[in-house]
Amino acid sequence: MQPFRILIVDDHAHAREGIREILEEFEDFLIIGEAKNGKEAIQLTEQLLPDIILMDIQMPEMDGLEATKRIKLQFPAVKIVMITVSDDITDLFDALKKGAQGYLLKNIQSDQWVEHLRAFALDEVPMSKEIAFQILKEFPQKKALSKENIPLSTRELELLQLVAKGLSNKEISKALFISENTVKSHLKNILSKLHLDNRVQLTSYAFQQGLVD
Amino acid sequence: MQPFRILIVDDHAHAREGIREILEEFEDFLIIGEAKNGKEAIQLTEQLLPDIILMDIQMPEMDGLEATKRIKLQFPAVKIVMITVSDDITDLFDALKKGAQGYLLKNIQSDQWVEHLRAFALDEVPMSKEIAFQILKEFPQKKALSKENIPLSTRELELLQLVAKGLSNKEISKALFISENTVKSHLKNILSKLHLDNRVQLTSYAFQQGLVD
DNA sequence: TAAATAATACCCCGAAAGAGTGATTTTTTT
DNA sequence: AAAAAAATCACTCTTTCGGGGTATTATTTA
Repeated sequence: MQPFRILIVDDHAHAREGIREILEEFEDFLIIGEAKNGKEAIQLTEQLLPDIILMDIQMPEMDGLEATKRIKLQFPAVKIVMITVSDDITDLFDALKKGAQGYLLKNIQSDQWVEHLRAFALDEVPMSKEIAFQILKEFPQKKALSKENIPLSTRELELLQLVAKGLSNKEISKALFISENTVKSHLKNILSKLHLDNRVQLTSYAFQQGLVD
Repeated sequence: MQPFRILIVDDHAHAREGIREILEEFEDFLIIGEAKNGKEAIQLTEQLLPDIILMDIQMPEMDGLEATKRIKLQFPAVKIVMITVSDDITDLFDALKKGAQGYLLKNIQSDQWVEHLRAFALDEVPMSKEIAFQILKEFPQKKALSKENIPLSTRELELLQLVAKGLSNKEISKALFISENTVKSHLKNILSKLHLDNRVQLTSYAFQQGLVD
């Protein structure tokens, strides 16, 4: 049996990696490409003609909804599953209106996530609003996409404060009396845990989550 | 006549530069050093024994109030003038309590700024709460320290949005269909206008000012 | 019309950031 | 006591940032 050919579309490299890690454990899923915005998604879809596109909604340049609309116009056979951490269900209806077949939340546990995706791929389950609602109901808390929801340690939160103030790694190292290498280590762990790519995204995240000021 | 020997203490390089630019035009002021936090301020005070310290209040590592307290304990003769963009006068009282002789706002025009500083240096004016209030009254709007208050252009605001999302210069250039050099040019102008040092500080600024999300 | 501002672009350069790997020590949990 | 997690540090390598310039072309304002 042929594996399902998957295209991952997400602006966060770590998020893409998280999805890849999970799906690569299963033989019936094959990741054939990654895109980090709507434009790239359209390009790669033309080139690779995937069976399924896992598409993030929030993206720079061209968001997932717009990309979904355009892709479905050109390639109606491609199945598109929106992925998002949002628990705002208005996004869901927008996505379905634009032609997305499915809707998966990043916050559900990875094994269930894959199960749903497979069922969807096999057309066993017409991924409906009802199912999406059910998922929402079962997993109200936000959980990270990967293995488990790894919270930041106190030390990491301490570091985060200084990063968001715009201090350099060297300045942070002096402020906390540790080496610059250690600062870099911590920062790498933080970015990895939160599936972010750089300190600016971390700063935005911190403000949006109310972790600073 | 000997010039007044000045130590500038501010965590923003651009702010320090702004002060330096203004004061260097006058022969009776000599900038003998710059510090970017309270700790450095104490160190440099011990080494250089300035006549006057221009001290920012908000700083990482050790803020201006704490530094003022410690410096006045060790060197009561040093005159300390707090500088701030804050129009919150509670800071003012705190500063005076901690031993600061004066209080200047970054937002007043540079010529008046220098006049006040010189008068203060010559002990002609015992910089009092009343005078500070008067300054506050005359200049209620926030204005930048340098020549004038330069607002961001629409294009610059557009760029700011993408910076705060954590996009790299290259990614921004692709998103806006301009060269990476142009992105860098814009960013340099933005940081210079706002007296900030890097894109993380710009991101924090944007959130605090409600320019994003 | 002349002057100022905005938007575009290029160069050089050193510093900083971030990815990859690996490792040790302390603390906490099981 | 053993295992897991947290905190520390090092070393290399490549890319990105940010400061220093300078310059051209529109557009807007005086």
